[in-house]
Amino acid sequence: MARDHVERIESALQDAIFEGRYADGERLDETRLATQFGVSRTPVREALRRLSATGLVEQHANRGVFVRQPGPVDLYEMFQVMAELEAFCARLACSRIAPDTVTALRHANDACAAAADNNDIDTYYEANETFHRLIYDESGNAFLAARCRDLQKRLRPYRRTQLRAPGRLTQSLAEHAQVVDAIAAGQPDRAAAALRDHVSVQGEKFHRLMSAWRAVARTDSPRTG
Amino acid sequence: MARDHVERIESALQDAIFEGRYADGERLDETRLATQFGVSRTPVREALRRLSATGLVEQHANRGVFVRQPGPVDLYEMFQVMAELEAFCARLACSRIAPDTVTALRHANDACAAAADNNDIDTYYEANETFHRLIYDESGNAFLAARCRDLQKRLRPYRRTQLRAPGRLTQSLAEHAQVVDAIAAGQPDRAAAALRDHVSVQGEKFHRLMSAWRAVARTDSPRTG
DNA sequence: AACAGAAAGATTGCATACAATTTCGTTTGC
DNA sequence: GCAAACGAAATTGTATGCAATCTTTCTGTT
Repeated sequence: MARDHVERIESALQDAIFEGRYADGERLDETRLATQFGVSRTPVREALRRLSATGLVEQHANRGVFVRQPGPVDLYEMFQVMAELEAFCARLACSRIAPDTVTALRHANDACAAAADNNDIDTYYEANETFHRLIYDESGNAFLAARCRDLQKRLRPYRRTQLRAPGRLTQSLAEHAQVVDAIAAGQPDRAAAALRDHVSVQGEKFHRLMSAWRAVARTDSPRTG
Repeated sequence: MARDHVERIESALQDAIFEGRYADGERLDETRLATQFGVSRTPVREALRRLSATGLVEQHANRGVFVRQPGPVDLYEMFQVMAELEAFCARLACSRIAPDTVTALRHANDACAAAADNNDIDTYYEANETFHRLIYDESGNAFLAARCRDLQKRLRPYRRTQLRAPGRLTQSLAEHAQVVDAIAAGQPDRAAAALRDHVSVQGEKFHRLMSAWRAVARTDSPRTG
């Protein structure tokens, strides 16, 4: 029992929600979670308060907390904002361009390429996150970078499924290269546009995919609506 | 005991921090706050957990919570992001343009003008927030609008001092008109640029102002550093 | 038989009590 | 005289108990 109970519970619940182990609208029973984590209700409650502050769960007075899973529209909106924020990062990175930055970006993308060659989705996924975070940090705006990290984390599971689409890895890789080239050339407009498209495409493809899923689900079981 | 204690305490502490009633790095004593609010430590702790989730306070294990007041750099970064998000709102609003929207925007700006004529800063301030929120909502992206509201709330006290600068009200008003005209004309680039500049100017002016303050404070009392 | 009301069960919200950890002061040894 | 270690006071973290509120069910009346 080394680390803080609240922190551990919050992290566990957050992961569980992100991984879809709780359905939308499902109630999180304090007592059940307490016994489940082997602690009392107090740390569970504090963890739930934190989650409700970030919008992952909703808290109705004297009713309990309910998980709030984003629907297709929510995700589309989040990807749209993510695209714009990342584009801004790229733009800012251009005005701070340094040789080290460019080589670091190229190395990060090389790591992506290596994973793509092996068709290793998990490794590509890690390298991809590193690549994007590098751009966040190179924006020079810590607040912006933090917001990007938050959104990146929140969209993580949805982006992950995206990568399994055939040919997506190589296409993603090429888009990365476009971004790096634009930053290296010090062209903020081009860099921003390249990164915006790169992220937007994921959002739109995912949106289509999810709409299709829902259509199928609706056909299978009419009670889904 | 009408409303939720936690909610009330969180709101009160948030306002207190926003209004600068707590210095940066100041420790928030749970026991003291509990007696101060006339409750036990439990709801105070839950409120503090929520605040720590949003980054207003930092929580060190077994050490307590400490308020995190943004410095000049933090504020500059936040205004920069705010400008970009609002610009995106304006851009999106252009693609959803409706007659009702434009008239609503004009009315909101007319309210600003009325307040400016009377040199009534408080009223202008309210009308100004309404105007901006209208654009957030007209983006059609609820997630984006929510993020804008959050930032608007967080930057509220700093923006407020800004409005006292001589001639700022009329200038702000003119900038609003530029934004409305661009949206009415359906020109996303112009609308985005106009709103971005409108917000950026505030950030930069505030940054200069605050740097000056710090310089003065440094001269007055050398221990400030 | 159906609906309204009340009581019982369950669950959240808050208070208090206890345990663990940290911090500060004092003392002791070098 | 200084430093290190021990101890006490203070503070955070967790557990438990109780009150308030909501939900469900049962009963009585229409």
